Amino acid sequence: MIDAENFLFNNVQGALKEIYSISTQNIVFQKTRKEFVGDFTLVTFVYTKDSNKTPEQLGTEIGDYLVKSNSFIEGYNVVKGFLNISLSIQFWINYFNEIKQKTTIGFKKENSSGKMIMLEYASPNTNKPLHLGHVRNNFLGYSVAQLLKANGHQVIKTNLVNDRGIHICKSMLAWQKFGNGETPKSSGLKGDHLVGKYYVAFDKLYKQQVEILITEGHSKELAEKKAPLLLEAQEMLLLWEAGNLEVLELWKTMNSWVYEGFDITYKNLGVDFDKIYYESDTYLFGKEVVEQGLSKNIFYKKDNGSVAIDLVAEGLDEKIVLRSDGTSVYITQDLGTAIERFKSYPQLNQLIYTVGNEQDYHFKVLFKILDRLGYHWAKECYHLSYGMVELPEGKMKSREGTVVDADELLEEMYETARLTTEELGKVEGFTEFELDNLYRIISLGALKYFILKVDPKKKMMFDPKESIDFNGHTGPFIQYTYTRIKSILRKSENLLDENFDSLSIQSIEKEIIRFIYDFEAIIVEAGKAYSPALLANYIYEFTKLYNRFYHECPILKEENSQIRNFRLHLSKASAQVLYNAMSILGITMPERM
RNA sequence: GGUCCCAUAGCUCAGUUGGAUAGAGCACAGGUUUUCUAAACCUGCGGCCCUUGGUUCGAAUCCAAGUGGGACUACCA
Repeated sequence: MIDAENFLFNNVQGALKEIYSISTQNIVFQKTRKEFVGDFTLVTFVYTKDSNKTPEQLGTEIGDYLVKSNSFIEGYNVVKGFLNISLSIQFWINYFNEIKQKTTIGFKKENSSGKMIMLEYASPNTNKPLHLGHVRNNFLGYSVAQLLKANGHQVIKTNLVNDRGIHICKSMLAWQKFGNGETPKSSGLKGDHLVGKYYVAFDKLYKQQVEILITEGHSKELAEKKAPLLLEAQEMLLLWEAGNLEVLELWKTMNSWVYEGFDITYKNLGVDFDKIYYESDTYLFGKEVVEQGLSKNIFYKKDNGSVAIDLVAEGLDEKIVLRSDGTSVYITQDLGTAIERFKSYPQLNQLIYTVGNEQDYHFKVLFKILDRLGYHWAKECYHLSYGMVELPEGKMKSREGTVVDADELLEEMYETARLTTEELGKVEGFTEFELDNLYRIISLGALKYFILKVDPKKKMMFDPKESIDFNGHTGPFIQYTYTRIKSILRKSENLLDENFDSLSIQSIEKEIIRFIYDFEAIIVEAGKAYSPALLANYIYEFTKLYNRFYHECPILKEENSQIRNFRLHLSKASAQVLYNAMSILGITMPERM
């Protein structure tokens, strides 16, 4: 594979040695900015001290040397401390000849890195339907998994379902009290929504009870703890833990409703998992770990019987790992599950948790404790932390009903895609089935791109009223560009597989080849940063560039057959890049739209 | 109180080991179709990169302090 940076590195290294007797590995190229002529830029300020030359002199002398030393280096120009180097058209054409038929462009070979990574995402509670926050989590998790696969890693996607605990007992209790035996079938409600309805019902009554207690003179804190409904829910949780059959039966039934609902939502979101863990199976994990840590004096017992670890030296606080009654806290089971995972997958190299940044502290503590316990893989645990999705009114709050429901959102997006498509009227001859498929692809593409183009680490704003645009910096824009290429390819005859030597091409065509060349490096970079956003922004720039080409240069209408064939190949390769890149974002491409 | 994150155009966002005159989309004003899909292309408008200091050839980017916003700091999950 042709590697321009490596090629230039060797040449510049030679130049520095020969002209100035400087031996250095510190040679970095950046892409020449588009307002200047050139392909790669070397910053020469770096070498002024060792050479006693001005940046301009350095630029000129190195440039001269390079042009003489290798025919692929065609020219250069110097602007202040910047040496802009142009490679010959032939260099780029050689590259293009090599990759133009590759369908796997940008991707490393499957499992070629030898690295196995477990990536956890989604991990919902089972007491309510998914909302926009989960949507970001799911898109991000799925996309990062794709990204890691593209980098040659083996990825196991997991989902740790929070199927037990006080939250689901709340829904169960409310259903017992007010449900009258309602089921998804009897009500026509999607299972997760039905269960969520009773979670809301619980909260409503609970708040009323708290209010009453407060007017009776109790403090707010006490009232929140002593409301009868909450006490009942806690009792139910104890019954669950004791294995009470009736409670377990209800628990199983209501969870099964939720799973039926979630499965539909996951399918509509286009995400999936290789392995699903249930908290009811794992929540007791970690207790022996605490015993071990206690015997090694990593943990200590407090006067009241609880077990803790002191992390003050690391800038963290004391953390309880076992309650005084001997029961686990959340982090106890997290310790247990992490250890269990590395046990059951001995080849595992890395464990990634896709969880919102409100839990930054939790994961710092978790990884630190694993490290203290002596697990060498603790440093391979990574918290893929992402920012909250905010609405114009502020943060979403489940219990206050200020959430954007995932299913409703998808439906609205679908509707918008349908209306927009009908308005444009380009879908004659589509079957009902094809139309439905198209609306899904476009609406989901719009939503995924909208969310994934933002740096995961940053919080993002989502305004449901200004429903997502299909123009400009959007998923459909990229999909549209793809369909235009496919349309041309359909109309063209079979592509002649020829190599393009010494063909004279336009500068925009060379720019496109250059962008394709960058694709592989972007995947590596985005993978290292766990950031689909880097890729999303690359695709957008690439798409804009291709659209300019499409507008400026005739393809099918080009009369010179060799140029026509070249442009067809260039378009085909561009489509492949768009397709591959979007597939990493989890976005499907339509053939027509 | 302590810890962490964020602040770039009217709005939403890029700007990645410090590099050239800080970029897009939306919105707004205008233009492009007898030519491969106008969900496109082109032009214009729009900036104290929160403030102040520091580091150096060079800072939106690194450091410090301040201001404003957010999160975390449970024997919750």
